[in-house]
Amino acid sequence: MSDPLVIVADLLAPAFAEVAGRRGESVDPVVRPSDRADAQANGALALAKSLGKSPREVAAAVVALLADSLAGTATLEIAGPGFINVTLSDAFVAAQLAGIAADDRLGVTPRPTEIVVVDYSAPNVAKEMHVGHLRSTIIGDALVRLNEFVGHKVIRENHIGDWGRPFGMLIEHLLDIGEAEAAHELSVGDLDGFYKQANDKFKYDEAFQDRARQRVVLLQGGEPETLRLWQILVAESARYFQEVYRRLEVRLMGDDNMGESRYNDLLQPVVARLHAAHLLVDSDGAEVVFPPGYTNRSNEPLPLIIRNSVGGFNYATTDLATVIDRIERLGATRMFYVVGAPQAQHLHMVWDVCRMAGWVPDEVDIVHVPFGSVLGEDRKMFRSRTGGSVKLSDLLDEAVARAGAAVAERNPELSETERADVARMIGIGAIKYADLSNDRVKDYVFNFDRMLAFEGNTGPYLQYAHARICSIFRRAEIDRAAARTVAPAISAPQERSLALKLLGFDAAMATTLETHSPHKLCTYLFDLAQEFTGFYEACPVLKGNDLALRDSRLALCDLTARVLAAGLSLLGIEAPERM
RNA sequence: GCACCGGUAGCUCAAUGGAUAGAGCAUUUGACUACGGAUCAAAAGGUUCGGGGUUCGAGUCCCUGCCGGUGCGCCA
Repeated sequence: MSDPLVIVADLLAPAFAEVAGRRGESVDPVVRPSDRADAQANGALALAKSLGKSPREVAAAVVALLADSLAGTATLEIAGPGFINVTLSDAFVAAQLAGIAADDRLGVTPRPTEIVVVDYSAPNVAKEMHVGHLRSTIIGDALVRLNEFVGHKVIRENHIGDWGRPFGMLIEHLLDIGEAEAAHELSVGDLDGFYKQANDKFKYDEAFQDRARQRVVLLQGGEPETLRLWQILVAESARYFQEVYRRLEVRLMGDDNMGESRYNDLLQPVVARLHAAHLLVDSDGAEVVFPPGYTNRSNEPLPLIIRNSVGGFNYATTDLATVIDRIERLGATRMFYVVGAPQAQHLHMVWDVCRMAGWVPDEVDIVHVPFGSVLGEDRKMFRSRTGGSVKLSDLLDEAVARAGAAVAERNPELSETERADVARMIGIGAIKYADLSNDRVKDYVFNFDRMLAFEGNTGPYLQYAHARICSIFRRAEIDRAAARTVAPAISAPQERSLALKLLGFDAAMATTLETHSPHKLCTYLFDLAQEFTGFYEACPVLKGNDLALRDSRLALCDLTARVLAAGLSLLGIEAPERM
């Protein structure tokens, strides 16, 4: 609870209740950021009408009640139509700052622990990972880190596409080219080639089609040899995905894989439970549920298909099973589906059916976290020159290569290994930050030059701000931990605004979590970095003779670096100490 | 036809119903024997897609129109 706005709201709330004639209750003082003070309370305007007074009268009454008790903490001033401008005292700001500096969590309020499932990434076996997976993977990973940081138990689930009709043709293609060759292609990441060959044969070769169809039947029937071949496809693909995750530095590990096939045993029970709940309806030979509120093109009720007309399960059935599994086995009270926006209707239908069947307790929150598309310079879906999807690993390669060239030019002193390391952090960080810093639901244009720029709201700029602070301590040979023991004082306006910004970390986290929007944290970190450079220009740290002032400013530097590094880490981005 | 998501400075994007809509990039002007100039200070740049409505107050909420994107029965 270090946020200045929250502090001010707490200070003012009792007086507002008193003036409203509702002593003991809570009346929202409507505290907002202000250009003219540390905060402004707008509550008087809202209250005036019901009290039959002018807003300024109400504001005056509030201020009168608080004048004494806030002496030394904050000054209040009535302005405009009835705003109360609040300015915190330097001593108070410094005291709050000392509080978060001594806190490992940097002032972020811990939440009551919940079990949170984050469903993200979800690549398909034997298919390349492309930019669509990039968004799900990066946003999902940030949500994992953010929720863990505030105290939740987070369960990562990677809903890999490892089951269904395509596996007939994939297994037959595997047999055609031989197990060893297939394993090789998949593990080195030539998934597109493998899938395309299989798909081409399926399109043009009728005999192959027949084999593929029979193979699907064998697979679903659990025939051992077919399962063994299927397992090769899954294992080799998973190995490749894991390599991409390692490079991306996301938290997903092999044991987070919860592919579609893992729910096979739950599909029959899902049908039975829907039947018992009297929700299953026959429609054109298929078993379906009609959740209210959805219509098709002809304005007729739209069903969720549980079982198709030949008795096969559908992806909706699997999705129902995952909800049950997450609630009943994992005990989740919160579930985030980091899945593209086009799936919105499908997901909501699935959840509606779960609620109709009574599987979702009231306290369980299921949230779709949709995201916009990655676009090319032509503002159409991002594609390679040949029109195919762009391999994620190729994008990572290019970002790291470009970052390496930039580092070599700007800081030739770094050793080769150090440069490679820094290039990796900058390149990967730039891609992640470019993705996360845009409003999640909006499309964005993928542009290497912009994301790798060292100016503006970019990953490299934030990393630079952090590295610059680290270099202060390195050059002066001062221990960061020692600097941390000093309580920073406020003597210059730039110190003050930096301090207030640092206190805002908690609020930035809160709004980021509430809206599942990492870009809000990005905006905060960028503002913080700008505040810091402003401070650093105006306030000499090492140059002066005043040792107390130096130590105070070093403490500010240290705290800034900690918040920057922590914030970047929550986004899944590393902060190098030199670059 | 229905539904969902977007539309804010030249460009890329912010803005929990609050005062004069903010940043960055690009442009222009300053600050360099530089605690890392990979920087900072400043200027200029706006009919928040149009039209209604609610409200003391609307970029934000409601209705409506336009433009763009996406999705709508047995694929996942």
